Amino acid sequence: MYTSFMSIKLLDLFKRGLVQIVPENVLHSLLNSNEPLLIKFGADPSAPDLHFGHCVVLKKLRMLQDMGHRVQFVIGDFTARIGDPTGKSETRKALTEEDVRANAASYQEQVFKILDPGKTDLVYNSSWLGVLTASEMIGLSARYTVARMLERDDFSKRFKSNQSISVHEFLYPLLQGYDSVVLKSDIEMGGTDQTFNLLMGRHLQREYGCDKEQAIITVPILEGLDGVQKMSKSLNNHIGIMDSPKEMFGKTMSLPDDKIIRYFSLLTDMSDFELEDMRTKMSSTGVNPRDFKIELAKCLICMFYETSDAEEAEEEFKRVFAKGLVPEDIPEVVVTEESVFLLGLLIEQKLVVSKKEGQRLMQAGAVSVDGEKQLNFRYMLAVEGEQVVKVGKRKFLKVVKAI
RNA sequence: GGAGGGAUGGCGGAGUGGUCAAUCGCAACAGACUGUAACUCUGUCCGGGUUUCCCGUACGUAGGUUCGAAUCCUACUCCCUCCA
Repeated sequence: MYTSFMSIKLLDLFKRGLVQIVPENVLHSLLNSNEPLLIKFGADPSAPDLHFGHCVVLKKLRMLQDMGHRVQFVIGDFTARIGDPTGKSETRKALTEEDVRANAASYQEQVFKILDPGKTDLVYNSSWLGVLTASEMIGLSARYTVARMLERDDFSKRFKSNQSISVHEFLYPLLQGYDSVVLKSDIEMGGTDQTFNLLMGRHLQREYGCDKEQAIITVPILEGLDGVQKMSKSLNNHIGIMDSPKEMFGKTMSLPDDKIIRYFSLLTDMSDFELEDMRTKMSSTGVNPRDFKIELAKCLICMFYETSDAEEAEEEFKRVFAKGLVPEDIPEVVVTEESVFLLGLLIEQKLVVSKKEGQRLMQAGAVSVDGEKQLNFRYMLAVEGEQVVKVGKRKFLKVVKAI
């Protein structure tokens, strides 16, 4: 493989933000390997919606592909039956084969928005783990000790705090590591929460006498929109990659200011120089961080949509929130009656969950018709022409009188 | 195998016979402010209703005692600790 100026630049970008590289010199071989390296990346098909938190590592993988390497994308359909105990104390519910297949299909669709399909080998770990015999499994478990297993951060925490750890949970890292033995991976990438599992792959490759041990590269875990906890769907602080441009824009705008640079740094190709410039401007001069956030929002949208979509989202955002106008396309309901019980309509149209909730919102002044707050929850709406009902900050409904 | 402790609303965690739809903190939602930010302040945070009040359901599950149970009893399920 030849080394060009471009690929050196790419390598610089790739290195940005990486947390740990074992061994250090693997970066050198990325540019100087004679044949493509095999980069393993595993995904648990239990949560089929990818978000920008996943993009951090996916972007890095894409860069490696652009340098000429291959990605082994492992769908952990077998290991999903155990559920990675990482950071969790509850057992996950078992997935049916059907779930796994459906999730995996949707995974592929999403993942290939970033990865190059031509340089990706998609594999299912059930194809080799599913046929392991009991004695092979015992052989595998004999390669590691309980004491060392308990070194794993979350195991040790749970152990110390008297939370239960099932024996089968020990199998998760072992099996994930065994994947690397089967796949003969050169490098495995993952978030920092995967460090233990990644090192396990390295350890097992040595144990099984492979002629090489995989390098491991970890990327940071991206904080979610609250700016503190990791981005995750269950914490509802995520921006999904399947979200519409408008949603992406709005969600990005709610990001705390001090995470702007971090997002740029981990999710975009903006140069270090530009990042530094931005940092300076935000801290010293009177540049409003909001403007950088707008730019960030557009960058993120452009990863998955056209520039024009990003611009539209910006327009819409300014329209609705900066100027307090009504969004362009909002749900519409046609009413034939002269007057209608507003709260009932809101429930029917699913803008509120229950009457109680609706009452509370109305009493709190969160519901307005054509800009006029309606505090009485028994309010009967006199239907005429087109009226816009607003619930909270972002729920709208257009009520249209049938002619 | 033996002994003991525990299970409460999205989470943490009070409450140990009536005044408990259940203190408080976090999260969430709404209002004011604003840059849909942060901070701050205020309010809300099971459902239904004839809505300053009434009703239903809810404190692991199923029964029981009682005028009355989250609180007492029995069985069951799950979790934890100690001993072996």
